[in-house]
Amino acid sequence: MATIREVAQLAGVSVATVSKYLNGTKVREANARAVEEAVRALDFQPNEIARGLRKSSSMTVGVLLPELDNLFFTEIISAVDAVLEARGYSTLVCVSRSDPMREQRRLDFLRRKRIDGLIAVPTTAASDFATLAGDLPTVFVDRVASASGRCSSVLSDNFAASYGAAEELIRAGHTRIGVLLGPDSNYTPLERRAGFLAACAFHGIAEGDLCVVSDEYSVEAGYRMTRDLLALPEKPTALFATNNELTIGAVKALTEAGIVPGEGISFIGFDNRTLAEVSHPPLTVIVQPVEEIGRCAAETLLDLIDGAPGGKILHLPTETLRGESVKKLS
Amino acid sequence: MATIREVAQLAGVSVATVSKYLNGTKVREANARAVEEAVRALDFQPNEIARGLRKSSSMTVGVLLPELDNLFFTEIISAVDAVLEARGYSTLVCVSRSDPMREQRRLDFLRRKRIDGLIAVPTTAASDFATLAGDLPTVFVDRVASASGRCSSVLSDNFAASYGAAEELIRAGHTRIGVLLGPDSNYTPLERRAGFLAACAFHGIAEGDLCVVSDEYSVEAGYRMTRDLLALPEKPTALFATNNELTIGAVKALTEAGIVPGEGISFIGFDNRTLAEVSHPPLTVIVQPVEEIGRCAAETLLDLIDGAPGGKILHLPTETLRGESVKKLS
DNA sequence: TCAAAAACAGAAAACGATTTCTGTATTTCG
DNA sequence: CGAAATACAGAAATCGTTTTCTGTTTTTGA
Repeated sequence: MATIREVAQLAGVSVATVSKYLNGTKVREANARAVEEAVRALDFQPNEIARGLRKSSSMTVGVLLPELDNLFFTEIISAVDAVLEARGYSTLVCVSRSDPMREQRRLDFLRRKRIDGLIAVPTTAASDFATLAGDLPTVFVDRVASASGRCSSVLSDNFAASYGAAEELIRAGHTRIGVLLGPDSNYTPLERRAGFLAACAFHGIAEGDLCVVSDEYSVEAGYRMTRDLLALPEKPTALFATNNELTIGAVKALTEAGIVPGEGISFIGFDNRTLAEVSHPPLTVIVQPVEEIGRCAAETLLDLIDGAPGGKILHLPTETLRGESVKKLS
Repeated sequence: MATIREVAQLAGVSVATVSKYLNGTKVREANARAVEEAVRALDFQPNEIARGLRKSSSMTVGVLLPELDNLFFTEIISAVDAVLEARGYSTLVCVSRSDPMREQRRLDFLRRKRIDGLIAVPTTAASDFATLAGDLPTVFVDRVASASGRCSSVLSDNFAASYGAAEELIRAGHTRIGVLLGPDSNYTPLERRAGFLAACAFHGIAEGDLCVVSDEYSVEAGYRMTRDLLALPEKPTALFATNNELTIGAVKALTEAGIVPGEGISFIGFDNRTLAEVSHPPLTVIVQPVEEIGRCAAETLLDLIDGAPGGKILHLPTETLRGESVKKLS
């Protein structure tokens, strides 16, 4: 592959001149032409590695997340990448598999690659992670960092989302409601629980009426919890699944039990647009603004890189797709 | 951030010694200890950019694909990344959005980044793409490259998959079968059509009995085609949707029409494990070995990078998840 | 014990760009 | 027209590593 030296030689000028022309500094018209031609003739592509070394900026941002086989994350990456790419950055994706040790190793890897910034969905508690990341501009997605050095957070307004879901069900007359939550060790399940309970409290629903259960975020857990709730002596009349996997698991358990969401029981799901639309009747689901989250995270990171102060926490509103799975209790 | 020079200074040795120790060349015990300590004290992380420049190898492979918000692709990336990471490579992901111009630009970008190899799901015809990629070791996924320079291909055995689906339906007594295909401009739909027709021909089913339709790979197209088929004067007794999106669309159209796959009509879908399991009765679907495809693509690429000859085409077998959506025609 | 062999340390030259700084050509303007 | 100002070219330093090559130290073996 051609180097700038060869281009200079062919064009009959110095490497400095080639570099300047290519980077927009004015050079003599004749030289410009000669360089242009040499570049074309040799199909010269500047070596970004050498460039990065000299400018001590890699024009690369790292994206560190638990897994790639999850649309929630990949749709976010997609939006992140679109924004960054437009600004000339590339995206280095790393997977932690929800393993703190691995996460640490991948983070070190990214630092060796001299990334200019980081977008992370940390497995480690976000504040600890912030210490690990050091002075690297960092945006947390779906997590909140208490530390405020050079980092900000972008996530859905989980509290409001759950609050809304609760009101939706309460308005339809439900009081005995089952809520499927993710692991207490994560940030979002706590918010989602809090929002739901707040709405119930506001509408004077006794906590004893609710069946709030939590487990890991997985289809199996959703399935299990739903079956357990259905086996209760006093079955809930409505169900709220607070995440994509839990929603799938719940729907599976319901269909298996011959209960149609929206007929035998009222149901509100989370995130899975497709399942909501395919179901019959269509499900009511709360969807997170994934694209917006990604875009916002990328823009916040660019600002951080440009020296803006950190500490921001952006809560983006969720959307409620109303299907017909919430029925009035008569 | 600390440099090797500072480490050398602190350890009281030369940079060469530090470099050697860090790269596994034997150094005097005392020096090893001193370097070790200095590295820890300074939290030294070797600058991979400088390293890459000197070794003229970026230890990076590019992954170029149409989109990121599609589990088929991202699950492949996930497997690719797992293999590459274990060998010290990083993965640079680029999105073409199925736009040839954009694809070209992203490819140039990757070359400037001096990637050591490329895994691509090209939008451009694979053979043209091979010319673009030049002598870059390349593995095509889900496409076949006719050119055989430094490139190979990895994909599902689409022909066999369709052949199997056809037999499944024929064995159940179906002859009037609707087949939903993707765009004729892609490679895989052609294979899937061919496999299906071959099985039908073998079992003496007249082509006139079949309703083979094709459109883009999208939920809407699947929905539309299914509705059209259902409106036919002589409705098909079985349906085969040959891709994830088409499967979703078809199921949506069917449920909306009040037809239960496996009762009112027989149905075989593609790829969407989740939908298959959640449905009631569960759907029969053909699933591609995504993880295997990814792993295989990565390993093939590593071989190519190590100098192995290209030109290989790997067809990996699909799996049939038998649900209860195929009923015997009495 | 001493020469030959082996082991290792370190100075310096890469890698391929950018950028500074100096010096020459060109332009400006009184 | 000539001096001052400006524009531009190019040599060389630089970024942070690895690697070669030379030279010194240590070990080996008779």
